[in-house]
Formats: sequence, C-alpha cells, structure tokens
Amino acid sequence: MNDHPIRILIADDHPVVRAGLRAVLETEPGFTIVAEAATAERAVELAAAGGTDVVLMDLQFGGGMNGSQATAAITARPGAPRVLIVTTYDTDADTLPAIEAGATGYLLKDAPPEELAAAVRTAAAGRTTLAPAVADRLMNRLRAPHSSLTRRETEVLTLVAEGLSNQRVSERLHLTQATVKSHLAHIYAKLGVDSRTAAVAAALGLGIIRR
Amino acid sequence: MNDHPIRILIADDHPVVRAGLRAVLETEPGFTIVAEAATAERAVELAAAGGTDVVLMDLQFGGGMNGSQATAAITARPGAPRVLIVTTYDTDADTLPAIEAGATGYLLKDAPPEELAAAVRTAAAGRTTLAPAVADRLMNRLRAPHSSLTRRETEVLTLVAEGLSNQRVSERLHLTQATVKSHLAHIYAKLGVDSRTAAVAAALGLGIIRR
DNA sequence: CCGGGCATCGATCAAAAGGTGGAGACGCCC
DNA sequence: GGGCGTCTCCACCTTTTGATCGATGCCCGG
Repeated sequence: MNDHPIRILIADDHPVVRAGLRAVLETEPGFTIVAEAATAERAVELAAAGGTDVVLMDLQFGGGMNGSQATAAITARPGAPRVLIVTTYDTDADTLPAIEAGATGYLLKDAPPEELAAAVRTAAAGRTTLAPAVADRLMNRLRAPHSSLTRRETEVLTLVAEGLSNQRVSERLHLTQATVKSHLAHIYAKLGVDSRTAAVAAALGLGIIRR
Repeated sequence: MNDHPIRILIADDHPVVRAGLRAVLETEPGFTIVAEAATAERAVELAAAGGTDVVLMDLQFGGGMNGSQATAAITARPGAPRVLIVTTYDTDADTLPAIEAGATGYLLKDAPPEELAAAVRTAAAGRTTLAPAVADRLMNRLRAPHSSLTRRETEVLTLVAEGLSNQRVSERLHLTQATVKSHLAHIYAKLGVDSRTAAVAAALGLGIIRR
C-alpha cells in the first residue's frame, strides 16, 4: 500500500488557490500532484481516467456543476479516488450534500499546511478528517430533531424570503392563499417560530435557504 | 521610479492563499515578496515599517481587525504603500468600506494570474484596477439614490431580521410600538418596499445588514 | 436663531398575516 | 386495503402589521 506516493488531483476554479495547494503539498514527502482541474466537470473526467488517489475538491465553481455534484459523480464509480473537500466557508447547506455525496473529509481553507497534509494521508487511507467547526455543527445537527422542509414548503419559504406577500406567493406558484398559509403554518411548526420573518431568519441560519 | 522591483506584502489569514499568491507573483519579473502577514494587525505593523510598495489585502481575517480597517490604518500614514484588495466574494458591504478606507484596487481571487500581476503594477503606479463585477455594482450604486439608513433604523431592522415582532423590538430597544412602526415606515420608504420581510431581503441584498 | 434631520410618541383604520379546525385527493409502502 | 405523508383548499376569528394623519423635543449647521 505504500509502494507509491499519494497521487493528488486539485479541483478549484481559483488559480491562486490551486497554486497555493500545490505549493503547500509539493513540499511534503510522499505526495505527487498529478493534475489540476478548473471546473467540476473536468475534475470528474480526470478522476474517472484513474491514476489518482485523493481529489482535493472545492465546493463552489464559477458555473455549471458544483463540488458536491462532482463528488457524487466521482465516488459513484468502483475504484474511485477519495474526495477531500477543501472550501472556504462551511454552512449546513454546503456540508450536508457533500457528505451525502460521499466525501471522505471536509477541511476549511484556513487549515494550517500540516493539517492539510495529514488530512490527505488520512483520506488516502480511507478514513475521515473533519474540520473542528464542521464536526461541531454535525454533532448539533444529530442532536436536534431533524426539521427538514418538504420541497413545496421550501419553495414557499424561498419566495417569502424574497419579501413576497402570501398573495404574491400564491400567484407565483399557482395556488390559493389558503394553501400558502397552510404551508407556512407547517413551516412555522417545524422551525419553531411564529412569523414569516422569523422563519426566514431561522432558515437562513440553518442553511435551508440561501442568501 | 523603475529602479527597484515592486515590493509586495501579502496579508491573508489562509496559508494556502498566501502560498498561492506568492507562487503566482514570484514567477513575474519585477516583483519581490518582502513579507507575509496572517493577521490584519500584523499587516498594519509591517506596512508602517516601510519598504513596501503594494499590500495585497484580504478582507476577512479570522478575528480582530478586518481588512477594511487595516486598509484605513495603512493608508492614513504619509508615504503609505498602495493597498490592493484581493478577496473571494464581493458584496456592497465589503466593497464600499474598503474603497472608503483608501484601497487602490479591488480584485477577486478567481482572477487569472496575468490580471493579478497587471493589477499590482497598476496599483504600484497609484492607479486603480477594479474587478469587472465590482465595477458593475459600483456604477449601479451611483445611479441609484443612495438610501442609507440612520443608526436607529439599522438597529430596528437588524432586530426585525432576527424575526422579532414590533412588540419584541420595542421591548429590546426600550421604545413604544408606535416608535418602532415609525422607524419601519421610514425604512420601507427608503428601501422601496412595503413589508418587513421584503425590507430584510432588500437590506441583506444591499449589505446594509448581515447574515 | 431658524430650518431640517433625527428620534420619540399618539390615534385611527384597513389590510395582511397567523391560529384553529377541518377536508379531499394523491402516491407510497407494508 | 389501510395508514401515512404530502399537497391542496375552505371558513372563521384574532392578532399583527402597515398607512396616514398627526405631535414634541433635540441637536447641528448655515
């Protein structure tokens, strides 16, 4: 298992970040950067071609496929490399899809170089490294009753978060106001709040909706 | 003016980003990286010590002083170096304070290496480089009537954004509901909306309030 | 010293939102 | 087939919010 260096693929749309990861990892013994990808699609291609042990994957790409989707595509194949998420910010909305997609680890870009190198070795061995902040939130998530909204409820809440009235929401979704109010009542119960603005605040905090 | 290479200070709390900027810029002729700073405070110290032409400044640091404050501190001194903001995301809330603080340019980290190098040269000459996305938003900002809220209005809106009712806001600020409603009416007029949730959405979009 | 912006409060009235307690239709799974 | 969750809708009522008039005191700059 230790007869070759760990072969690494760097996937990030920022040239500066790619150069930085390369600079940090190339000084470590036992690592080889075999390729870089500036898009998620390209990362999936390169990973599928083989010859890679660990993929360092950003979550945000300029457009097209995002990092979680790429991770799912990569890990779906037999003999796939491990995927280590290396991103700047962590919210529930980012972390959960990535982990569900089969990421082996989740690091933040402010990690010191030693931690990054250690995480790559851990990932190559198939074990998990989580940034402390991410681990904390995941634990809280498991403790809290899982309050996931249905697809329709999320649609309604997203429009409400844009400042639309019940009337406008009902028009946009081709519903009656009664239905919108019904959805909102369920949303309030699930989120433990009692007004639309509080629901938006809670959902933003939980990463259920964006912006 | 061209008798020495451009002396650069890199200020960013991410080791990876520092390494990346260094890797990108060191390959360019006429550039010398004279120092790195992992905190905004350290950047101010190093810049004050002299011997620097251009500071590459991130806006977000882990804690303490942020990049805009550091920029203000650096540019306040006579003979100060130019400050070029190099950050990941751009919102009004980030851009405006940095520019008011005296930044010479504003780039995003997804800029290609050539653009970064060109911006450093431009900054060293005292002229401005703006990322296209930033330039766009600044133009829109100038066209739109500048709707800045008063301190009190911002306080009220911040609490409203946390989901509090008028009653709760009035308690928290030791006011009557009448006063809160009066502030809200002014806020709606300034933001061009007609409900609290829409005001929160608009204020988040404009960077007037956070999270 | 006067005007204007700011912050504070009051009273009404109309509209919107929220609370309660339903109900029917659909799909899914055991 | 029966239960469960989701999505849809209705009626009635209370509370909250917003709109529109006000008013007062304070401070600051021309």
